[in-house]
Amino acid sequence: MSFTIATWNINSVRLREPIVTRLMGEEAPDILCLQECKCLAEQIPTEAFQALGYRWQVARGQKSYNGVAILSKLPISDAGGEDFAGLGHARHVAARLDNGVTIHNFYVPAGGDIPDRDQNVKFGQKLDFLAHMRDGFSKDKPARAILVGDLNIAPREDDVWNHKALLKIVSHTPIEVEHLAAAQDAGAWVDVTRKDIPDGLLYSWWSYRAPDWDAADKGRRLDHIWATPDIANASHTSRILRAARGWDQPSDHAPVFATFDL
DNA sequence: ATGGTTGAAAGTCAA
Repeated sequence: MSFTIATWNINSVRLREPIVTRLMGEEAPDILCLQECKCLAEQIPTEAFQALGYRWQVARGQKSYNGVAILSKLPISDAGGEDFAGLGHARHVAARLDNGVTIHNFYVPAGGDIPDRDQNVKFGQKLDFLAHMRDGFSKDKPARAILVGDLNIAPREDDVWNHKALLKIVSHTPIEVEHLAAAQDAGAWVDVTRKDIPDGLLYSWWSYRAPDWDAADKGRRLDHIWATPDIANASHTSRILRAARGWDQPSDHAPVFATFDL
């Protein structure tokens, strides 16, 4: 069995329905994981997605903020959603495929502007969320699992347009990178995107605030696909669909893809 | 050091 999975921070699934269906039509990933749906789960335009073959949906939502959904052409069952730092936010949901593979879809808190938990509660919540992920993976070692999502951290020097300039910018500070690495190590997660594309600059997000995002190209790789070691070597053909950042009324994130032969 | 844009939702908060 072979399937392609994609992850995309959609920044309002209702406003972005036209480009979600465009992605479904043009790229047709078997499984599409969305973050920042920004609505209740029952407000997701499920019928439009079902009409394109995405018959299964597992989601967690809340009014106005956050919200995660797994849309699938393959049968999936709800495998729960956890409130990792006790924030009461819809930032995680899991689903299980018939072959026993578990898919985790995460939206890690962005963390505000000041990278100091004493001055900025949201930064502390981001670190706490990552610490809870680490503790969860330590306690329950994941197996036959894929983790995707907007992790809101660009861990490598070549995951940002200017490493030195971003060392004090939330998303690329050393303490965030350390916390992300601890969560990754606790589950022995393999960074599938970087396994397939080991070298070179790689971005999945470009700010709305840059006047010409494409020419300026001040991007960051905030969106990730990980897999446990028992299935990581079944993955291939990772890519980031940069073109989607230029579609009409775009999200500020581009979708990230990987294919698994299992 | 600052401001720049977008979305939800109706004044701001979050990103």
